[in-house]
Amino acid sequence: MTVAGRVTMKDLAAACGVSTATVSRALRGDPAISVGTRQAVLDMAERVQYRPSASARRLRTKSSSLIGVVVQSVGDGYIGEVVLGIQSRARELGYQPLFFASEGREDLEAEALDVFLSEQVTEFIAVSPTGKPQLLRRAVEEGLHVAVINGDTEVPPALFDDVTRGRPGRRVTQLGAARGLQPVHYITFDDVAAGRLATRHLTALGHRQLVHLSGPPVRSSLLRLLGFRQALEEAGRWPQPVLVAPSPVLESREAVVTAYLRDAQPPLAMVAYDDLSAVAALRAAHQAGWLVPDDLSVVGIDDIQFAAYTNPGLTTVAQPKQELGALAVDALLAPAAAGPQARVLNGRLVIRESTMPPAGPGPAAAADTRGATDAGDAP
Amino acid sequence: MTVAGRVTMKDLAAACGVSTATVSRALRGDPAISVGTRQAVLDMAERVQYRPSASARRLRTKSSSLIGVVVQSVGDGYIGEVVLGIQSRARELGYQPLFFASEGREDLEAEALDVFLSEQVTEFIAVSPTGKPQLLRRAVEEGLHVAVINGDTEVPPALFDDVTRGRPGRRVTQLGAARGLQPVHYITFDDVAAGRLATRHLTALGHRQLVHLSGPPVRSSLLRLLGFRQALEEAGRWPQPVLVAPSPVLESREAVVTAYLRDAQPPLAMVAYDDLSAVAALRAAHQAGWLVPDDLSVVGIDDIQFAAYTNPGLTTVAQPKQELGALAVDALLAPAAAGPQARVLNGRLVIRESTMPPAGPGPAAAADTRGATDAGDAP
DNA sequence: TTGTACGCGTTATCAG
DNA sequence: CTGATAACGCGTACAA
Repeated sequence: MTVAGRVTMKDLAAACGVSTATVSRALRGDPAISVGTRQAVLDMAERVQYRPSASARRLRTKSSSLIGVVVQSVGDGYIGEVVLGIQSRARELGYQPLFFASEGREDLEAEALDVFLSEQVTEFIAVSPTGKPQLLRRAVEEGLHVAVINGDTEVPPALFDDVTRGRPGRRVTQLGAARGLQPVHYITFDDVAAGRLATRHLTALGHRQLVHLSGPPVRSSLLRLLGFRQALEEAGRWPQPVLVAPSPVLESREAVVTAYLRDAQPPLAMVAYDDLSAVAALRAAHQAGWLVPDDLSVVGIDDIQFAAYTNPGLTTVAQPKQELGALAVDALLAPAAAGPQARVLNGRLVIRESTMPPAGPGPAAAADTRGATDAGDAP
Repeated sequence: MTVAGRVTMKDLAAACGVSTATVSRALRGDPAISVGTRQAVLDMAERVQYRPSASARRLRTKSSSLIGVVVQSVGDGYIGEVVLGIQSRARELGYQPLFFASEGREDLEAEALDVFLSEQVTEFIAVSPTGKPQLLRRAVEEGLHVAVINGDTEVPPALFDDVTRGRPGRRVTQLGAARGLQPVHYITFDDVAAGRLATRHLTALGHRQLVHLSGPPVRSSLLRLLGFRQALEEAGRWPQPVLVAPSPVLESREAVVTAYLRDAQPPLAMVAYDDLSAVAALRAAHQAGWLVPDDLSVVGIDDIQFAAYTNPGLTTVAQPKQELGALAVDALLAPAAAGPQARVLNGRLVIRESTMPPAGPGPAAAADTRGATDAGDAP
């Protein structure tokens, strides 16, 4: 009712003929309020379009119900889905996400933290930060609860050689398990299992000639390669060739596949580091006159939105993107979560049109691999 | 310095041996402060890691420097880019965006508005709201400044017939110009010009057999169709067939193209409603054994991230996505913008691999259409 | 069951 | 140029 400005609690109290304290209590569901009074207050609040002031409440309670979320960039294919998962779960729990796109710039990451601190954010989620432990370190130093979704990190290229040509040492297998900073929650896609799942799909179809198109020298890439190897060892078909592009740009990956196809014979089957790599492979195959899936089966990992639209549609291992986001929120807000969590989520095989048994319709035995399958590791 | 909780202005004042008023002024760059004092305060603020409390400031000043942004969903291809444009420009102007994904649900849209109001948001941007004028209406009723980016709206299918078979009446041409609610800013991609630009590219290449793959019965779809017609009229080649899918799902668009190709003869050229439709066309062509671009040239509109990854790479008219976002922010925050603005932005032709002259390498005359071209309407 | 009064961290007004 | 001081809207001890 104030002349300029919004209707405040005092206005509402006056309109109801009670004190602001009563209004406050009624609104917040305090049991020490008569049913009649509460209903009257609620009705009147509705009538006069009362909106509580978030700033005033935060100033008073010193808790903000805000979740700061830093993403590298939006539209990065799957990040949007993760963000959606965060938003919905946060909403259910009465929290409001505050998003900040860092574009991978460290100065913007620092600024994001400053903003969050000014806003009294207490919960912090970093989606797919590559490397850069400084951000996380500073966040915990400032007393924030932090969760990391699919945090990736650079890894010495030598480890790739260990997996490809030697034996994966403890350094590799440990990468798959424990994570760095102690007081932070890690919500992570199981890259090793995804690599295995993709590969098993191919071997189950009857393929015996396989290739892996590897990614950049980062953790997820190494682990997916490891999964590739493990599945092949199970099938008694290790080693198989591993392609690695000198640069992560699409053209480079395409070129390395093109070069490989020149000297190869169909039928061939490839598991690509991710869906984008798979797309590069699709293009290379097309240029080289190889038919997918007839001559070359391709399976990707991630299930980005566009995987359904490639030509042919891409068989891939889907990340549970929304769930990753939701679980990060849960980890932060769970009541008695008993310390930092490290959740690892399995992927799901999505079969489209880019894979088939080698050399035409295969044996009936392959039929049971059709349809979506969980990435569980049952023996 | 307080035991529990963050360092406050009072702490900082004490540490400097001045009053909080002085600190406040020094921090905000008030000229009525001696240079020495200001520097001392600034240094100390740095030393003790002082962070102003956004809530307290907002409570006091009643202005929030917050921009509420509602998007349908993230990861929708181009929305991420728009959002990025909003974020960067807002940051430059000292504003902080508050994002809310509505998933197209009206209840969530309403909730978004409630949140914004509670947060004392005064600036409001809706990105690609389809229909639903209620949201905008409520927003202006609540006193927000609102800007709409690429607001689309349902349109009677009869208008499509007018353009396709009859003469586009005033109702159609007006759609291209004025917009509904007066007190809101409209930042819009020029769909008509985009349709023209895509079509001209094809006619300039020498194509004489053209088709349009139309979209759902919404404004943008109608206007792109109109652009298609206009360019063809210029070239003296109107009418040409217009394909319309019964449903907006990819399969449906694919089917309608498949059916059309069955009775058609190459060389053919198609402008698709958007990049996703173009992808559907690519798939249909592939299935039908048509070669792109040899038998069929395809151009899309939007330039979603994936347009560069299709097989072959998709020629398309790019929306200036980041600029759309930035201009919406400008419209809201511009000092003396003299009332609501209606900005219309031109697209840019991006030539990739899905278009070529009909029947092999064409005349040299077509060469001057290579490279990116602005969609300006110079005669 | 309800009212009174205080303080959260800032900024703006008014003195000095 | 600087310092007291009040007020922003709300939640909560304390009193009634």
